[in-house]
Amino acid sequence: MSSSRRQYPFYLIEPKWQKFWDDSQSFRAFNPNEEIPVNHPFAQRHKLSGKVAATQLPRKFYILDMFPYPSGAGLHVGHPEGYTATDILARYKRAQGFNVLHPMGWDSFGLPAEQYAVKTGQHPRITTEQNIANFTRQIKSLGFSYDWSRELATTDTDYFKWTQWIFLKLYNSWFNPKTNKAEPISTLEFPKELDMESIAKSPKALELAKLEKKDFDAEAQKLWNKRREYRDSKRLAYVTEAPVWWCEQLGTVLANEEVVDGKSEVGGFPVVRKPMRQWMLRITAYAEKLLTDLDTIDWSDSLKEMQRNWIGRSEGAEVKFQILNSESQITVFTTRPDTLFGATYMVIAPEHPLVKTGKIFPFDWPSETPDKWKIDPISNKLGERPSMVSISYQLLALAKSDLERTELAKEKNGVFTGAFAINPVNGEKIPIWIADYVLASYGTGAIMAVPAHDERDFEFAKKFNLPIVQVVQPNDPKINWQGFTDNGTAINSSNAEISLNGLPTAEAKKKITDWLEEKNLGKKTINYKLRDWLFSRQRYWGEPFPIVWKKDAAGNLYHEALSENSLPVLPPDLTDYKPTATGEPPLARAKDWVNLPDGSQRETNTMPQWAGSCWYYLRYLDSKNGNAFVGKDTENYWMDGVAEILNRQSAIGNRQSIAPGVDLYVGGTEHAVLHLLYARFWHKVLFDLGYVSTPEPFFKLVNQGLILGEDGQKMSKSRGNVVNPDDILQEFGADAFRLYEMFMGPLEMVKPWNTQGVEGVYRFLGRVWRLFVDEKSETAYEQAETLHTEAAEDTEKQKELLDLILLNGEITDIAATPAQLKTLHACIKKVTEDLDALRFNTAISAMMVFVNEANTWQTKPLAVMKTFLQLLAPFAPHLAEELWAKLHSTFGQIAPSLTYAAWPKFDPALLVESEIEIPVQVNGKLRDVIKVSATATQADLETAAKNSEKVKPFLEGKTIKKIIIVPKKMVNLIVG
RNA sequence: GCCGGUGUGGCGAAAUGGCAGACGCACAGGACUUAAAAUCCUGGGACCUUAAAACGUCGUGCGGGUUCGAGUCCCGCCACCGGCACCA
Repeated sequence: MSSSRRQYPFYLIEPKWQKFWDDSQSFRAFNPNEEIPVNHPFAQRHKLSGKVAATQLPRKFYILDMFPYPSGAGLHVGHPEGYTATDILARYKRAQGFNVLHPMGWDSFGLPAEQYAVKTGQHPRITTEQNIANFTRQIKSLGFSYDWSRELATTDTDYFKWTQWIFLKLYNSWFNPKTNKAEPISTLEFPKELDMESIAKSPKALELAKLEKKDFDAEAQKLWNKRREYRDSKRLAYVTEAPVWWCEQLGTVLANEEVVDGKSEVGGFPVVRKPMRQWMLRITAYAEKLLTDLDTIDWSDSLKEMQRNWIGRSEGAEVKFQILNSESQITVFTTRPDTLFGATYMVIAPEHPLVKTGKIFPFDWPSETPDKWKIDPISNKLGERPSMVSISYQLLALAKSDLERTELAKEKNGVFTGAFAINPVNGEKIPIWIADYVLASYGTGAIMAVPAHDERDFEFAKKFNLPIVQVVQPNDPKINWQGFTDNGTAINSSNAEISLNGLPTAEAKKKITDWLEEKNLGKKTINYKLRDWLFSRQRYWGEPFPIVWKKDAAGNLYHEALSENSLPVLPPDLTDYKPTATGEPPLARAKDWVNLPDGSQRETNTMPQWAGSCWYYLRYLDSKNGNAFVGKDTENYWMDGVAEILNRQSAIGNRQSIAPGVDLYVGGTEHAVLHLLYARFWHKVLFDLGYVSTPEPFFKLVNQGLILGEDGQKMSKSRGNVVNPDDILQEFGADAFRLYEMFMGPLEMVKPWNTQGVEGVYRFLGRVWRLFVDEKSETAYEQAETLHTEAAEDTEKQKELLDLILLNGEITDIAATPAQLKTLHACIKKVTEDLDALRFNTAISAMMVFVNEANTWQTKPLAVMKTFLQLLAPFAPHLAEELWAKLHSTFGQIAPSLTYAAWPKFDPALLVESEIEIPVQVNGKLRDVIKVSATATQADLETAAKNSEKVKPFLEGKTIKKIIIVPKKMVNLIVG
């Protein structure tokens, strides 16, 4: 670290103003009908007091940071990057007169605290509270203008009570395809055979009436169970037994989104597929809305693209293939129904349900089966036909993990089942294979293979000598049709009823799909890669489910939701946080907690960390509300933002549906398909059910770029290039830290840290300081300071020392010169425009230009200097407040704090130049720069250009063919 | 392989199709100082010429194009970063 001299006493200034803002609650945002204290600066600025209705409040601006997980490691330099950007905007919007909501909280459920508990026995709550305290200290020392009265933590019982409440809403809802939205489960209609009314009217009712009571009860119970099962199968939160990602090291299952390259996203531990009974959330019901509504929000293309890819919509058709000599059919999904005539074999996934039974494929290998088709996938030798179950098991075992199975280089493996299917368009008998390159989890888990026009099928067909039939002709005849997967023209595709020959791919697709639908052989289908959200975890430190398990008379286990008034369901206290010996979640250890007096048992899984972060932005609106997760009027005021819809339409183009909500959300890109997808899903369910007023939660979202180490590598402990924010604050102060983070470059860019760069902006702040203070008095202060090294802790002493420093005598209340006004207004213009466009780096450079210029002034007009401080305030609020206060104590006239001072407006008239410099080009090359009057006509410019001494030599002996004059910009003489 | 982004001095970066490199870092020279630090001033893309400069030539990843004029627009490549990846 540098040993440079202190530029200015930030270590006195910063704690002083942080305390002032805290004491005066400067940054409190007021809800509709909330009591606003008369003396609050917001009340004074807007001339409001008492309880104010939403319509009387200023326009809202909701600016949100992704709340942090309070880890034991504390803040890293990446956190303040986004937080500073949002803070600058929040302060700017406040100055512009908005009612700004800028909250902070803690995403505090999570694995590290739990792992620490397993190791030490210390309750995760204690660890979490300690970490939150440390994060709070660090964040507060940066002087962010958060409304701390709305602080929340996902681990607060007052908070997760409502997380559980939202789960109950999901549990008690279903997605109605007819209305295309979530509805209360009570609107679910039962199919005829389960519908009580139609049963009562049916002949069966008579039969039932004749039964003995005992038998009748048993029948009724059966029916009742079926109805319950049907209803449970439709809920947005449901239980299913399915292969899920199990991570042994973490001792829990993980969602698809939490598994990266076959490893856990957290910790990088291996994961394996394991069938388990788990809670799922039906996010797939919202696949289409999650996709199309991306068009209504202002996010970066790359982020939208990531969500689009994750949702993975593809249009195609399902086609039914009859299995030869069997009752069964195989349905496939294909995006290329136009190639159906080229389907020469079929493949089903090893996990396909037809395989599992082992009965669907009792076929032996026919005598004419080529040897190539009989190779045992394990021994790689010619074998007897094994059972299908064995084959599929072997194929999966061979793949070992899904990671290996999806490895690109991996050679495809498979075995002929002995069975054939009939290609419905040409009656061809085509072999059915089991192969590991077909995934059970996508589409129908089975494909029709068209080796001529699909890379994978092509590769597989070559390996096993399967027939390859061309059905698409490339439009460029030089291209080989074998393995040609692009669009082209259909050929060899006709039967007695239909011909696709000669049709371009798009038309062929449509024609064959229509024909299949007509023949009841298939139908148009849309498939998504998106899977339902695996929502339970085998952890302690998470929200318990508000669910109990019961047994019916026949001993069948079923689940039931607890009532809303039994919330929150608190986790039990434990002494041992490990999973049980039988692999049950840690909550299962608390027998007294699990077993309820009525004989039912609590669900022992907990919710994933994402649950709490799915809706925290809503709780901030009304964080103290004990009666609702958010009050209706309050939600309307903060989320609706009707007044801004027009502005937004122009911002992102004319769209049918515009989604307000959070005005600006800033955070890392790592949440692209996790938090941001989950939160949108929950929000849409709450919207459908009428609990929120917007279809999307976050209107504008910006990802801050990663900050790399000084060596240009990602910061990590092992590289030893981690920069600790506490050290930077100690050395340069919060204002310099904030300024540097913004000056490094555009917010979204990846940028390397450079501590010398911090010194640069620190010097700039020093220059601002010296522009405003009297140097002689500063010397007096320095002498006093050496006697009082403890001043930083002593508020009174701090004030005393700071008061020793007097205002620069050159600052007086005199009229500014035109040049001074021009410098100021150019700065106002640039800073204002840059803030609107989130260009913080260039805004700062504009202020540097101002300061460099102002340093040369003999006189410094109060009005100019004061206005400059307002521009600086969002970036370096402590310094700006301190200097503003000095202006106040000397001149009076202004408020003691500038937080709510109205943002300055620039006057274009002041920026008009009387004389301007115009570049003169000859044949497009710069030859001179001439000074002309700003009002010079084209003729004036032409004359001046031709008369330029530097230009003349280039015109000699040549004729001017053309003259291009852009008024006020340039002159270009074309000669030949 | 597919999708998205980015390529500009020694470094971080600026530039509504109109003077490329604002602002800052690092560096060099000077002032102040017994000296240093801090501060203030000055300089700066490369090449050529030169005592120094002016003039000149080249210059925004590479190759083309549009234009009076291209870092900016179009076409074709290359490299790096991020995401997805046997998704039929």
